[in-house]
Amino acid sequence: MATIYEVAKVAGVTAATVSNVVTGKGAVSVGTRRRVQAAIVDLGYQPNLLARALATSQTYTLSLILPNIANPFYPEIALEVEHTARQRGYSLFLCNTANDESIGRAYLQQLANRRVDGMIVMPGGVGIDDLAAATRHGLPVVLCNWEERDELPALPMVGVDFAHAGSLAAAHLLGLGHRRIGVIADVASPHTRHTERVAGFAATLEAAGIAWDPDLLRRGDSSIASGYRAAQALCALPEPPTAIFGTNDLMAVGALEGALALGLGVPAALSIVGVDDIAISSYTHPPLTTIAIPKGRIAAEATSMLLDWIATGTAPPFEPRYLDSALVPRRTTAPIWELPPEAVSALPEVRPAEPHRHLLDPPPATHPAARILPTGATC
Amino acid sequence: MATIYEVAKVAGVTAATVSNVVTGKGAVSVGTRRRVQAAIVDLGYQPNLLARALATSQTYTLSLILPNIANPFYPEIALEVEHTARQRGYSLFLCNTANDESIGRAYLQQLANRRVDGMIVMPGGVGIDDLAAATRHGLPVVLCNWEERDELPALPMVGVDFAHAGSLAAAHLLGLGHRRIGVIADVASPHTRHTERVAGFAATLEAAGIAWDPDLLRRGDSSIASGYRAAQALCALPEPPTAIFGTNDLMAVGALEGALALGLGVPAALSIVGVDDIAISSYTHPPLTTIAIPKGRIAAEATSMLLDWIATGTAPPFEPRYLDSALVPRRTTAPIWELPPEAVSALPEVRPAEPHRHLLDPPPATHPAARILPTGATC
DNA sequence: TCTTTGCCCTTAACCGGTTAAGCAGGGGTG
DNA sequence: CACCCCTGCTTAACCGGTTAAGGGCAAAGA
Repeated sequence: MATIYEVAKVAGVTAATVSNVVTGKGAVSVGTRRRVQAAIVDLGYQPNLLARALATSQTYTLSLILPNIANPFYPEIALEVEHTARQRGYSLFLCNTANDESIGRAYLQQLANRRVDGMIVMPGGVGIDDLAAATRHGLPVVLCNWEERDELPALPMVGVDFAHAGSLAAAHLLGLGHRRIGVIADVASPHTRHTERVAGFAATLEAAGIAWDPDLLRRGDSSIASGYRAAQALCALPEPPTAIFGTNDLMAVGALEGALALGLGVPAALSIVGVDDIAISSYTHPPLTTIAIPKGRIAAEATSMLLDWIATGTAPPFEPRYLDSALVPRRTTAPIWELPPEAVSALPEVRPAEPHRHLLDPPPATHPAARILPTGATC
Repeated sequence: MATIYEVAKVAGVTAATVSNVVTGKGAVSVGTRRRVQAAIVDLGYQPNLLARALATSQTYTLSLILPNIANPFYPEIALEVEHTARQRGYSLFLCNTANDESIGRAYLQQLANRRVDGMIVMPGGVGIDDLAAATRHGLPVVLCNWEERDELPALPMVGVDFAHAGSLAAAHLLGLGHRRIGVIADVASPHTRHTERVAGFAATLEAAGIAWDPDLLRRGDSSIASGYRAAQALCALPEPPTAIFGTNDLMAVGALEGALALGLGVPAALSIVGVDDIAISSYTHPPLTTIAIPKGRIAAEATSMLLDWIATGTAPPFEPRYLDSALVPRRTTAPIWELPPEAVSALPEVRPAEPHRHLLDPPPATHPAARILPTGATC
């Protein structure tokens, strides 16, 4: 590997001049420039980026911290972060915390010591205090998809209004006439709590006059297996729900499998809604109705924001930047009047939920229709 | 950020002594060591890894080059590479080539300039010549899952014997009595050609006395959409196949969707086998029979091999290291005698394929049984 | 002809570590 | 008492770049 000094010697100049040619900064005469460039080509010189980074304290390096790249939600994020970073000349460290805060802490430390120019941090495995410590010296950090904004240090955030996402799920199920709805939520992990999704969901239910039964909330850990178990527990209840809201697609897919394993038809006997719209969800049977999170756009936006921060040196506004989530109606949800009548008869009446009508999936007309049943529909 | 010089001043020694304390190398008296350690704690000193790397020419940095992290085959690989690397103190650059050789070339160059200690390179987006150039100066590189060994530079390789994987698929379908088998293979991309899978598949067929009809080979690009189209084309043939071998799961899933969209029952009217065993495959309907690639073990093995190479300075043997692939029988394959008789009557006889019996999925008894049909079985 | 100006290049310090070599001084040995 | 060795620290060079300041020289102006 040729160094800048060897190039300088061959070109008959000093290293400083070569540096000026390479970086295009100082004034260099055309003749000298040509000789230097010839020497660079001859020797196959490539600047040592470590040395340059040490001198300039710019590494052109970013890091993406996430809990689990094998969780199908994240690869799409990683793809877009890498793509945006690469286009602007940055390389990307992939940091997988495995939901372990000690790993997250070690990474935060290590990345600071490696002098990354900035970080994208997703919840799960990164402690709030560690984040605050890492960020204290002004290192640019953009959060991505964090749900609990209250306790966070003042940092920019790009994501989705998860309360709204939960609300969309509730409105969809309400529109189909469901009133007794189970929820499988990841409220176990300390920093991936799906609290807003549940809150938005419950608020929409309550706005429709449905007193939400906390007994219908089951805890999951974002995995298929936990959704499977939770769904079977819900279905074994004396008064089982007619629909289940899983706060992510993996748990919703697990719920689907769990219900099918019990011999329950989906959506004939049970409707299921997830959140995320990961790839698997299109290929389950039936395909999963879900609230789509614009993963790629979130990632691109967060990365651009981070790179702009680095380039300009001025932090972006700290108000969260929300991109839209949207209902993707597929085939795991169906109107309640297609349920067997005996499953429906005991349900309370739904009050028309005016404030939430705009959330409804087309056609909105299904919502009023929900009050007309039961007409003794078949499955 | 405190430097080693500030620590030295506080402790009343020189930077060299601090370095000795931190790295644990030179001889330092207990008293001095204690004072230095106290100063380190006081100042919150952390070594600048760029400076250390520049001085030692060891970056403790690896890179993983792959075509597309959003393809569900890769995240599991990335997870394990990251995990193995992290456990041994290495950070990981994620490099996504998007199957674009110019991007691959730029990454190879950039990573060399960043002085990564080693690379794991997966096929797709990395040109053979570029790889040879990057590797000429002795940079440790371990290949992962490359299929065309012939043209490769002399480098260690960890993966699967894809010819054997193709053979497993063929043996499974033969054992179920299939004789007219379509193949959807990615032979389009310059460096992800699934040539060995097809070769192993065809060889096993021919060993069973089945002259393989090249008209039954359709080209895909490893995507679901291409599998969908190819399957529909195959099923529209005057003499459609009774089974399809997709050389990866995404195309097999696409084939499944394509067949179902045509109203063909799977496996009632068409059996389908894939390769990879990605997560989606368990959740299709019916779940996909496939040849499982031990992705995690391959990744861990490749990374360990790379790290050992780096640590010892001696390259591992260049013979490919193969881990076992295995048939995962699920529900997209069924015996041919369950097909409608008219679909079966025109098929040629299968010669018992002794040399391949060991490849068969249990029970091996199904293979001889294939000659007993047709018995007029129902679907 | 002398001074000024401006261009182009060099000098030298710096980024923050590592490391081989050198040296001071105490203790042991002959 | 002289010599040697060993321990423990310092010195100084080095890794490979960047960059502010300085200086030589030719052209322009007085």
